[in-house]
Order: sequence, then C-alpha cells, then structure tokens
Amino acid sequence: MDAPPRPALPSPAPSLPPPGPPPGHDTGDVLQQIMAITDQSLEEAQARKHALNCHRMKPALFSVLCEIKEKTVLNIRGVQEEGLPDAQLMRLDNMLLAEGVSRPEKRARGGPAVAAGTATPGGCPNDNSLEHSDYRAKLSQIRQIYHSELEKYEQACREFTTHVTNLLQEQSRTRPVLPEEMERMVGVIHSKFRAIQMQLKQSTCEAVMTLRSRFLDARRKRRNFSKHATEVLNEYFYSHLSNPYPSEEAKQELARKGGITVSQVSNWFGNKRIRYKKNMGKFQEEATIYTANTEGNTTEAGGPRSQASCPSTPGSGSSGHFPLTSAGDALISLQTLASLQPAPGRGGVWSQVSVRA
DNA sequence: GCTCATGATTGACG
DNA sequence: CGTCAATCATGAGC
Repeated sequence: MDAPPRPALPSPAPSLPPPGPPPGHDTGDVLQQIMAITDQSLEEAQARKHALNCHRMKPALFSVLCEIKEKTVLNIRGVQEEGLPDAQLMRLDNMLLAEGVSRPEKRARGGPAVAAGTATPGGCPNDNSLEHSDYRAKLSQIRQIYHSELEKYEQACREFTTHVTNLLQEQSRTRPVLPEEMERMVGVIHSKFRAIQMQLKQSTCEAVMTLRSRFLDARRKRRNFSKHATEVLNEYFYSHLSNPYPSEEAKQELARKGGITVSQVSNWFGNKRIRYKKNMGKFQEEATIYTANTEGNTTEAGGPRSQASCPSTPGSGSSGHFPLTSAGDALISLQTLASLQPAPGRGGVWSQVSVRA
C-alpha cells in the first residue's frame, strides 16, 4: 500500500513499453500486457497491474470489454435459462421421502407430528415384521450415507461458491465483472452441484429399491414350513376336522409352536380347508396318520375332541365330497356339530359340508 | 425342464 | 375382519 512509488522497474520485458508512452497502441497491445502479467513475479505483477490501471487507455479498453461482455452475457443467458426441468429431481425427492430416507431420523425438521402418520404411503407393507429389523438397519445405513454425502456436497458447494465469488471480486478490479454475472456464475456452480446431488439421490433410490426387493418382497418368496410346523398345523387341523377354524388364541399358540407368524397360520388353514375340501381323497392318508397321532398324544390345549378317530374305511359311505374319512365320521361330525358352536363368522360352509354327509 | 406341492396374494362376500 | 376361491410364484422331486 504505502510502498514507495517505483514505477520504473528494471522492466526486462522489452515488448512492454512504459505506461505512458505514445498513442497508437491498440487494444491488442494492452491485452498482451495483461497476458504477460501472469509470467511475472507477484511483486512485479502488482506493480504492472497498478500501471495498467493507470493507463490512459484503460477506460476505453474497459468499456470495450464491457460491451463484449454484455453481448456474451445475453447469449449465454438465452442458453442458460433453460435449466433442468426439476421433474425428475422432484420424483427422486418424493421417493426418498416415501421410503423414509429423506427424514434424517435424528432431528425431525418439520416436527414430530409428521413422522407419526405418514409411515409409508406406497412403502413398507407393515405386516410380517420378522426381518424388518434387519431391513430397517440397512435402510438407516443407507440414510446415514445419504445424509453425510449430501452434507459433504453442500459444504463443498458453499466453499466453492465463496471461493469463486472472491476470485471474481478480485478480478473485477482489472476486468469488468457485472454483479449479475457473478450471480450467474453462482447459479452455474449450484446447478452443477445439483446435478451431483441428483446422482446421489438416484443411486440412493436404487439402493433402497434393491434393499426392498431383497427383503420385503422376499416375503413373496415361498419357503416351505419346517416339518415340525407342518405337523403342528396338521395335528390341529385333523383333530378339529369338523370345525377347523382356530380361534385367535389358538392361532397364536400354533404360531408359537410352529415358529411361524399368526398370519401364516391363517394362510395355512385357509389353504388347507380349501384343498382338503377339493380333494379329500388325496388327504385320506394324511388324515389317518394325524388322527392316529392325535389319538395317541393329545397335546392340543384346545381339547381335541377325537371326532375323527375312526379308522378310515375309504369310500364306504361318504360320497366323496365331504371332509370325512368314513361314514362313522359323519355321525361324529353331526354329534360335534350339535355340541360345537358354529364356526366364527361364516363357519356355515364347512358345517354344511359336514352335515350333507 | 416338467410337474406337483405349497405358501402367499388378491378380490369378493357376508 | 375373517373366510373362500382363484391365482401366482416358487420349492422340490423326478
């Protein structure tokens, strides 16, 4: 600042005439001088910059540069305004929100009320929660990575923006930099970082989808029950053949014993009733096995009524359409029908079938 | 690879 | 809401 004015340095560059010299120098010369500045030492450059700023041609050059700038700014603006239609970004945002990734889970920005209701609109099926803990752990891992990356990008964007802004401000002392130009530059930076963020969001979405298909949709994958579970279910089924509709409690007990869920028990009984009714012949053997079993050890808490205890004499009386293994069962079924309450809800169907025997 | 068995899903019904 | 009936999708045996 207060350095003694020493305008005339050794000036090693012969092509560089002293600041004040004769006219006739065109803008090309001045530009060359500007270019030459970069080759000089800092101190030297400062001096030259100062000299240039004092050059009498400088205002003219500056205005020319401004003019050119104006044109290019206009040109660029036309191209720039397009921007990216944020439709895709919005889609990604929505999806991340729906999957619960966008919520940082530690600090509820919008307030706790949000988290309560909007569990997952298109998202997690909330039943069988067997592997959900695992799923949630993985999901929260993804969420963490997502947020830390997002934070990193935002930080980098901020830093880069201030850096560029400072640079432009510095440069504005030697060349025309319009405020709107700086704004535009900031806009460009932001849009670049937005593109990166979009990629991050995209890959996060992909990760979530993969996770979902691996875990939640895996429930669609059929796994045969263990032999033990099947035995438990069959024992109950055949020992309650006249009324194979386990109560909620019984279902829970069966689920516990078989190591499966209550809804799986319900599914199993639903399937079993239908399939048994459709093709009883096929189940005769199974029926005798389990009825024999349950005769031996009556483990069922519900109190097996031994209604199906008769040895099977296939095809004797039953015209084959009913869930009875023998004519004897018909009697027993009728007896039990008399003593049993009709099955919950619409047990009538099954009872009707029995009675028809 | 085909076939059958079987758990899960879906839509209708009461 | 529980059940039935049809159907889908996969596992298992051959």
